[in-house]
Amino acid sequence: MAKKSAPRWLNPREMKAWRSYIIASRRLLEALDADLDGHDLTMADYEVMAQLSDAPGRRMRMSELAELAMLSKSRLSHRMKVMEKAGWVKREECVEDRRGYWAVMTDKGWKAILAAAPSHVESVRRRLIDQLSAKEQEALAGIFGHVTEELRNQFLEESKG
Amino acid sequence: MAKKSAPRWLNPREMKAWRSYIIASRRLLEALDADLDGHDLTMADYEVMAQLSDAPGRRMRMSELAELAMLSKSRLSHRMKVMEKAGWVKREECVEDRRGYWAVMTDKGWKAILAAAPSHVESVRRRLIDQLSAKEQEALAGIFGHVTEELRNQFLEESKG
DNA sequence: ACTAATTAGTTGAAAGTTGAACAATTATGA
DNA sequence: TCATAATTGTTCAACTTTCAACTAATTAGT
Repeated sequence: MAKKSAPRWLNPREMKAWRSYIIASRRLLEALDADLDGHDLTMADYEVMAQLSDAPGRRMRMSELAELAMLSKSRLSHRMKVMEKAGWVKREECVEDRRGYWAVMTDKGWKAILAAAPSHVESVRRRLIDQLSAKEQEALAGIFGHVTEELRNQFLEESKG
Repeated sequence: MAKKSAPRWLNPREMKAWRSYIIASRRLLEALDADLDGHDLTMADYEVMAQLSDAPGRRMRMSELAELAMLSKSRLSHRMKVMEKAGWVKREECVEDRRGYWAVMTDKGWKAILAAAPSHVESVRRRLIDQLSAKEQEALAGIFGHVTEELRNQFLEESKG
Protein backbone atom coordinates (compact mmCIF):
# COMPACT_ATOMS: atom_id res chain seq x y z
CA MET A 1 0.00 0.00 0.00
CA ALA A 2 2.90 2.37 -0.61
CA LYS A 3 1.81 5.76 -1.91
CA LYS A 4 4.83 7.94 -1.41
CA SER A 5 6.06 8.72 -4.93
CA ALA A 6 5.72 12.33 -6.07
CA PRO A 7 2.43 13.04 -7.84
CA ARG A 8 2.75 13.07 -11.61
CA TRP A 9 0.87 16.29 -12.34
CA LEU A 10 -0.58 16.75 -15.79
CA ASN A 11 1.60 18.50 -18.33
CA PRO A 12 0.02 21.24 -20.46
CA ARG A 13 -1.04 18.92 -23.24
CA GLU A 14 -2.57 16.45 -20.83
CA MET A 15 -4.25 19.18 -18.87
CA LYS A 16 -5.76 20.67 -21.97
CA ALA A 17 -7.10 17.31 -23.07
CA TRP A 18 -8.64 16.61 -19.69
CA ARG A 19 -10.14 20.05 -19.14
CA SER A 20 -11.49 20.39 -22.65
CA TYR A 21 -13.13 17.04 -22.36
CA ILE A 22 -14.67 17.50 -18.94
CA ILE A 23 -15.91 21.01 -19.54
CA ALA A 24 -17.37 20.31 -22.95
CA SER A 25 -19.02 17.17 -21.69
CA ARG A 26 -20.81 18.90 -18.88
CA ARG A 27 -22.05 21.64 -21.15
CA LEU A 28 -23.01 19.17 -23.82
CA LEU A 29 -25.04 16.99 -21.49
CA GLU A 30 -26.69 20.07 -20.11
CA ALA A 31 -27.68 21.18 -23.60
CA LEU A 32 -28.94 17.76 -24.62
CA ASP A 33 -31.05 17.57 -21.48
CA ALA A 34 -32.43 21.02 -22.13
CA ASP A 35 -33.28 20.02 -25.69
CA LEU A 36 -35.30 17.07 -24.36
CA ASP A 37 -37.22 19.23 -21.95
CA GLY A 38 -40.12 19.78 -24.30
CA HIS A 39 -40.79 16.05 -24.32
CA ASP A 40 -40.83 15.71 -20.54
CA LEU A 41 -37.78 13.52 -20.62
CA THR A 42 -34.35 13.53 -19.11
CA MET A 43 -31.45 11.80 -20.82
CA ALA A 44 -31.67 9.02 -18.25
CA ASP A 45 -35.36 8.43 -18.86
CA TYR A 46 -34.81 8.64 -22.58
CA GLU A 47 -32.17 5.95 -22.32
CA VAL A 48 -34.54 3.69 -20.41
CA MET A 49 -37.25 4.16 -22.99
CA ALA A 50 -34.85 3.69 -25.88
CA GLN A 51 -33.48 0.45 -24.50
CA LEU A 52 -36.94 -0.81 -23.86
CA SER A 53 -38.13 0.04 -27.34
CA ASP A 54 -35.24 -1.93 -28.82
CA ALA A 55 -36.00 -5.03 -26.80
CA PRO A 56 -38.05 -7.90 -28.24
CA GLY A 57 -41.68 -7.30 -27.43
CA ARG A 58 -40.60 -3.94 -26.01
CA ARG A 59 -40.15 -5.65 -22.67
CA MET A 60 -37.16 -6.41 -20.55
CA ARG A 61 -36.37 -7.69 -17.10
CA MET A 62 -35.78 -4.92 -14.60
CA SER A 63 -32.21 -5.99 -13.90
CA GLU A 64 -31.21 -6.13 -17.50
CA LEU A 65 -32.81 -2.78 -18.17
CA ALA A 66 -30.96 -1.26 -15.24
CA GLU A 67 -27.73 -2.73 -16.58
CA LEU A 68 -28.20 -1.43 -20.13
CA ALA A 69 -29.44 1.97 -19.08
CA MET A 70 -26.63 2.17 -16.54
CA LEU A 71 -28.85 2.88 -13.58
CA SER A 72 -28.84 1.30 -10.16
CA LYS A 73 -31.71 -1.06 -9.52
CA SER A 74 -33.03 1.30 -6.93
CA ARG A 75 -32.94 4.23 -9.24
CA LEU A 76 -34.65 2.36 -12.02
CA SER A 77 -37.30 1.21 -9.61
CA HIS A 78 -38.07 4.78 -8.61
CA ARG A 79 -38.08 6.06 -12.17
CA MET A 80 -40.34 3.24 -13.27
CA LYS A 81 -42.85 4.28 -10.69
CA VAL A 82 -42.88 7.77 -12.17
CA MET A 83 -43.03 6.57 -15.75
CA GLU A 84 -45.73 4.10 -14.84
CA LYS A 85 -47.79 6.92 -13.43
CA ALA A 86 -47.26 8.76 -16.71
CA GLY A 87 -48.60 5.68 -18.48
CA TRP A 88 -45.45 5.01 -20.49
CA VAL A 89 -44.56 1.64 -19.00
CA LYS A 90 -46.07 -1.00 -16.80
CA ARG A 91 -44.69 -3.89 -14.82
CA GLU A 92 -45.70 -7.48 -15.20
CA GLU A 93 -44.87 -10.40 -12.96
CA CYS A 94 -42.39 -12.83 -14.40
CA VAL A 95 -43.53 -16.43 -14.57
CA GLU A 96 -40.15 -18.08 -15.13
CA ASP A 97 -38.61 -16.38 -12.12
CA ARG A 98 -41.16 -15.29 -9.63
CA ARG A 99 -38.81 -12.89 -7.89
CA GLY A 100 -38.65 -10.85 -11.04
CA TYR A 101 -40.66 -8.41 -13.10
CA TRP A 102 -40.89 -7.40 -16.71
CA ALA A 103 -40.69 -3.75 -17.58
CA VAL A 104 -43.08 -3.37 -20.48
CA MET A 105 -43.44 -0.36 -22.73
CA THR A 106 -47.03 0.70 -23.31
CA ASP A 107 -48.44 2.02 -26.53
CA LYS A 108 -48.47 5.46 -25.07
CA GLY A 109 -44.81 5.08 -24.16
CA TRP A 110 -44.02 3.93 -27.66
CA LYS A 111 -45.70 6.98 -29.08
CA ALA A 112 -43.85 9.19 -26.66
CA ILE A 113 -40.44 7.85 -27.65
CA LEU A 114 -41.35 7.99 -31.34
CA ALA A 115 -42.21 11.61 -30.87
CA ALA A 116 -39.05 12.43 -28.93
CA ALA A 117 -36.48 10.50 -30.93
CA PRO A 118 -36.17 12.69 -34.02
CA SER A 119 -35.60 15.84 -32.05
CA HIS A 120 -33.16 14.09 -29.77
CA VAL A 121 -31.12 12.76 -32.67
CA GLU A 122 -31.20 16.17 -34.26
CA SER A 123 -29.92 17.59 -31.00
CA VAL A 124 -27.08 15.07 -30.76
CA ARG A 125 -26.16 15.90 -34.33
CA ARG A 126 -26.25 19.60 -33.96
CA ARG A 127 -24.38 19.71 -30.66
CA LEU A 128 -21.80 17.05 -31.36
CA ILE A 129 -21.83 14.69 -34.32
CA ASP A 130 -22.26 17.18 -37.15
CA GLN A 131 -19.48 19.23 -35.63
CA LEU A 132 -17.00 16.44 -36.30
CA SER A 133 -15.38 15.17 -39.46
CA ALA A 134 -15.55 11.47 -40.24
CA LYS A 135 -11.96 11.16 -39.05
CA GLU A 136 -12.79 12.86 -35.80
CA GLN A 137 -15.79 10.63 -35.27
CA GLU A 138 -13.56 7.63 -35.71
CA ALA A 139 -11.00 9.07 -33.34
CA LEU A 140 -13.72 9.64 -30.77
CA ALA A 141 -14.99 6.09 -31.09
CA GLY A 142 -11.48 4.74 -30.86
CA ILE A 143 -10.54 6.71 -27.80
CA PHE A 144 -13.65 5.99 -25.81
CA GLY A 145 -13.98 2.42 -26.94
CA HIS A 146 -10.54 1.91 -25.50
CA VAL A 147 -11.39 3.79 -22.32
CA THR A 148 -14.43 1.62 -21.73
CA GLU A 149 -12.45 -1.53 -22.28
CA GLU A 150 -9.75 -0.40 -19.92
CA LEU A 151 -12.26 0.60 -17.26
CA ARG A 152 -13.68 -2.88 -17.44
CA ASN A 153 -10.22 -4.40 -17.00
CA GLN A 154 -9.48 -2.13 -14.09
CA PHE A 155 -12.75 -3.03 -12.49
CA LEU A 156 -12.03 -6.75 -12.80
CA GLU A 157 -8.53 -6.19 -11.48
CA GLU A 158 -9.87 -4.28 -8.48
CA SER A 159 -12.54 -6.88 -7.75
CA LYS A 160 -10.03 -9.57 -7.06
CA GLY A 161 -7.06 -7.46 -5.94
CA MET B 1 -41.60 26.46 -36.97
CA ALA B 2 -41.56 23.83 -39.71
CA LYS B 3 -40.31 20.47 -38.49
CA LYS B 4 -41.49 18.04 -41.10
CA SER B 5 -38.30 16.85 -42.78
CA ALA B 6 -37.42 13.19 -42.25
CA PRO B 7 -35.15 12.63 -39.26
CA ARG B 8 -31.53 12.16 -40.17
CA TRP B 9 -30.75 9.08 -38.12
CA LEU B 10 -27.16 8.36 -37.23
CA ASN B 11 -25.23 6.14 -39.60
CA PRO B 12 -23.12 3.34 -38.10
CA ARG B 13 -19.98 5.43 -37.81
CA GLU B 14 -21.84 8.27 -36.19
CA MET B 15 -23.71 5.96 -33.89
CA LYS B 16 -20.55 4.28 -32.77
CA ALA B 17 -18.91 7.61 -32.01
CA TRP B 18 -21.87 8.82 -30.01
CA ARG B 19 -22.47 5.62 -28.06
CA SER B 20 -18.80 5.03 -27.30
CA TYR B 21 -18.49 8.53 -26.03
CA ILE B 22 -21.59 8.60 -23.88
CA ILE B 23 -21.11 5.17 -22.37
CA ALA B 24 -17.44 5.62 -21.60
CA SER B 25 -18.09 9.04 -20.13
CA ARG B 26 -20.68 7.78 -17.70
CA ARG B 27 -18.48 4.94 -16.56
CA LEU B 28 -15.47 7.19 -16.36
CA LEU B 29 -17.18 9.79 -14.23
CA GLU B 30 -18.52 7.05 -12.02
CA ALA B 31 -15.03 5.65 -11.53
CA LEU B 32 -13.49 9.04 -10.85
CA ASP B 33 -16.16 9.78 -8.28
CA ALA B 34 -15.60 6.41 -6.65
CA ASP B 35 -11.86 7.10 -6.52
CA LEU B 36 -12.52 10.35 -4.67
CA ASP B 37 -14.74 8.67 -2.14
CA GLY B 38 -11.97 8.11 0.34
CA HIS B 39 -11.46 11.86 0.59
CA ASP B 40 -15.11 12.61 1.26
CA LEU B 41 -15.38 14.50 -1.99
CA THR B 42 -17.49 14.34 -5.10
CA MET B 43 -16.18 15.60 -8.42
CA ALA B 44 -18.39 18.64 -8.07
CA ASP B 45 -17.08 19.50 -4.63
CA TYR B 46 -13.54 18.84 -5.78
CA GLU B 47 -14.04 21.28 -8.59
CA VAL B 48 -15.28 23.93 -6.21
CA MET B 49 -12.31 23.44 -3.94
CA ALA B 50 -9.86 23.37 -6.83
CA GLN B 51 -11.18 26.61 -8.27
CA LEU B 52 -11.05 28.22 -4.89
CA SER B 53 -7.51 27.11 -4.24
CA ASP B 54 -6.40 28.67 -7.53
CA ALA B 55 -7.97 32.02 -6.76
CA PRO B 56 -5.93 34.87 -5.30
CA GLY B 57 -6.15 34.69 -1.53
CA ARG B 58 -8.03 31.42 -2.00
CA ARG B 59 -11.22 33.42 -2.06
CA MET B 60 -13.77 34.13 -4.70
CA ARG B 61 -17.19 35.69 -5.02
CA MET B 62 -19.99 33.17 -4.90
CA SER B 63 -21.20 34.00 -8.39
CA GLU B 64 -17.83 33.66 -9.99
CA LEU B 65 -17.20 30.41 -8.20
CA ALA B 66 -20.54 29.05 -9.36
CA GLU B 67 -19.67 30.09 -12.89
CA LEU B 68 -16.23 28.47 -12.90
CA ALA B 69 -17.33 25.31 -11.16
CA MET B 70 -20.34 25.16 -13.49
CA LEU B 71 -22.91 24.98 -10.73
CA SER B 72 -26.11 26.89 -10.34
CA LYS B 73 -26.05 29.54 -7.65
CA SER B 74 -28.58 27.57 -5.74
CA ARG B 75 -26.56 24.42 -5.84
CA LEU B 76 -23.37 26.15 -4.83
CA SER B 77 -25.19 27.77 -1.96
CA HIS B 78 -26.29 24.38 -0.67
CA ARG B 79 -22.89 22.77 -1.11
CA MET B 80 -21.21 25.66 0.63
CA LYS B 81 -23.39 25.10 3.64
CA VAL B 82 -22.21 21.50 3.78
CA MET B 83 -18.57 22.36 3.20
CA GLU B 84 -18.78 25.12 5.73
CA LYS B 85 -20.03 22.65 8.29
CA ALA B 86 -17.08 20.44 7.41
CA GLY B 87 -14.82 23.42 8.11
CA TRP B 88 -13.36 23.59 4.63
CA VAL B 89 -14.71 26.98 3.64
CA LYS B 90 -16.35 29.95 5.20
CA ARG B 91 -18.30 32.89 3.90
CA GLU B 92 -17.41 36.51 4.44
CA GLU B 93 -19.49 39.55 3.71
CA CYS B 94 -18.29 41.59 0.79
CA VAL B 95 -17.55 45.24 1.49
CA GLU B 96 -17.44 46.52 -2.08
CA ASP B 97 -20.78 45.03 -2.93
CA ARG B 98 -22.94 44.46 0.07
CA ARG B 99 -25.27 42.08 -1.71
CA GLY B 100 -22.41 39.68 -2.11
CA TYR B 101 -20.27 37.21 -0.22
CA TRP B 102 -16.79 35.85 -0.49
CA ALA B 103 -16.30 32.13 -0.46
CA VAL B 104 -13.06 31.65 1.43
CA MET B 105 -11.07 28.46 1.72
CA THR B 106 -9.94 27.68 5.25
CA ASP B 107 -6.64 26.18 6.22
CA LYS B 108 -8.37 22.93 6.85
CA GLY B 109 -9.88 23.08 3.38
CA TRP B 110 -6.49 23.76 1.88
CA LYS B 111 -5.07 20.73 3.62
CA ALA B 112 -7.98 18.63 2.44
CA ILE B 113 -7.49 19.56 -1.20
CA LEU B 114 -3.73 19.09 -0.93
CA ALA B 115 -4.38 15.63 0.38
CA ALA B 116 -6.93 14.76 -2.30
CA ALA B 117 -5.25 16.22 -5.36
CA PRO B 118 -2.48 13.66 -5.94
CA SER B 119 -4.82 10.72 -5.82
CA HIS B 120 -7.34 12.49 -8.02
CA VAL B 121 -4.73 13.27 -10.65
CA GLU B 122 -3.49 9.73 -10.47
CA SER B 123 -7.04 8.59 -11.01
CA VAL B 124 -7.56 10.84 -14.03
CA ARG B 125 -4.30 9.53 -15.46
CA ARG B 126 -5.00 5.91 -14.87
CA ARG B 127 -8.57 6.00 -16.12
CA LEU B 128 -8.09 8.34 -19.07
CA ILE B 129 -4.97 10.33 -19.81
CA ASP B 130 -2.37 7.59 -19.59
CA GLN B 131 -4.55 5.46 -21.83
CA LEU B 132 -4.09 7.92 -24.68
CA SER B 133 -1.17 8.68 -26.94
CA ALA B 134 -0.02 12.27 -27.33
CA LYS B 135 -1.81 12.37 -30.67
CA GLU B 136 -4.99 11.12 -29.12
CA GLN B 137 -4.75 13.67 -26.34
CA GLU B 138 -4.45 16.37 -28.93
CA ALA B 139 -7.38 14.98 -30.87
CA LEU B 140 -9.45 14.95 -27.70
CA ALA B 141 -8.57 18.54 -26.91
CA GLY B 142 -9.31 19.57 -30.48
CA ILE B 143 -12.66 17.89 -30.64
CA PHE B 144 -13.97 19.12 -27.34
CA GLY B 145 -12.47 22.54 -27.61
CA HIS B 146 -14.45 22.90 -30.78
CA VAL B 147 -17.59 21.48 -29.20
CA THR B 148 -17.42 23.98 -26.36
CA GLU B 149 -16.93 26.84 -28.76
CA GLU B 150 -19.85 25.73 -30.88
CA LEU B 151 -22.09 25.27 -27.84
CA ARG B 152 -21.33 28.83 -26.89
CA ASN B 153 -22.23 30.05 -30.37
CA GLN B 154 -25.44 28.07 -30.35
CA PHE B 155 -26.32 29.46 -26.98
CA LEU B 156 -25.81 33.02 -28.15
CA GLU B 157 -27.78 32.29 -31.28
CA GLU B 158 -30.68 30.88 -29.26
CA SER B 159 -30.65 33.76 -26.81
CA LYS B 160 -31.52 36.28 -29.46
CA GLY B 161 -33.38 34.09 -31.94
C1' DA C 1 -33.80 -32.63 1.42
C1' DC C 2 -32.08 -28.90 4.13
C1' DT C 3 -29.56 -25.12 5.10
C1' DA C 4 -26.48 -21.27 3.16
C1' DA C 5 -25.84 -18.05 0.06
C1' DT C 6 -27.25 -15.37 -4.00
C1' DT C 7 -30.21 -12.91 -6.73
C1' DA C 8 -34.40 -9.88 -8.03
C1' DG C 9 -36.51 -6.13 -6.97
C1' DT C 10 -38.72 -2.73 -3.72
C1' DT C 11 -38.87 0.48 0.03
C1' DG C 12 -38.05 4.40 3.23
C1' DA C 13 -35.19 7.73 4.99
C1' DA C 14 -31.47 10.83 4.20
C1' DA C 15 -29.04 13.59 1.14
C1' DG C 16 -28.71 16.18 -3.02
C1' DT C 17 -30.61 19.08 -6.77
C1' DT C 18 -33.77 22.23 -9.12
C1' DG C 19 -36.38 26.24 -9.94
C1' DA C 20 -39.15 29.82 -8.57
C1' DA C 21 -39.77 33.33 -5.19
C1' DC C 22 -37.70 36.50 -2.25
C1' DA C 23 -34.95 40.42 0.25
C1' DA C 24 -31.29 43.35 -0.24
C1' DT C 25 -28.38 46.10 -2.91
C1' DT C 26 -26.56 48.29 -6.91
C1' DA C 27 -26.95 50.04 -11.71
C1' DT C 28 -29.47 52.57 -15.34
C1' DG C 29 -31.54 56.34 -17.34
C1' DA C 30 -35.03 59.87 -18.06
C1' DT D 1 -33.33 62.55 -8.17
C1' DC D 2 -36.50 59.06 -8.61
C1' DA D 3 -38.28 55.05 -10.37
C1' DT D 4 -37.32 50.95 -12.67
C1' DA D 5 -34.46 47.26 -13.77
C1' DA D 6 -30.87 44.10 -12.92
C1' DT D 7 -27.81 41.53 -9.86
C1' DT D 8 -26.35 38.85 -5.58
C1' DG D 9 -27.20 35.23 -2.95
C1' DT D 10 -30.40 32.56 -0.03
C1' DT D 11 -34.50 29.85 0.95
C1' DC D 12 -38.50 26.84 0.50
C1' DA D 13 -40.86 23.12 -1.62
C1' DA D 14 -40.89 19.67 -5.00
C1' DC D 15 -38.46 16.31 -6.98
C1' DT D 16 -34.51 12.99 -7.67
C1' DT D 17 -30.90 10.00 -6.24
C1' DT D 18 -28.41 7.17 -2.96
C1' DC D 19 -27.76 3.80 0.50
C1' DA D 20 -28.93 0.32 3.50
C1' DA D 21 -32.45 -2.71 4.94
C1' DC D 22 -35.79 -5.77 3.59
C1' DT D 23 -38.96 -9.64 1.41
C1' DA D 24 -39.34 -13.27 -1.51
C1' DA D 25 -37.62 -16.59 -4.57
C1' DT D 26 -33.92 -19.27 -6.55
C1' DT D 27 -29.50 -21.65 -6.48
C1' DA D 28 -25.59 -24.28 -4.40
C1' DG D 29 -23.44 -27.17 -1.31
C1' DT D 30 -23.53 -30.99 1.67
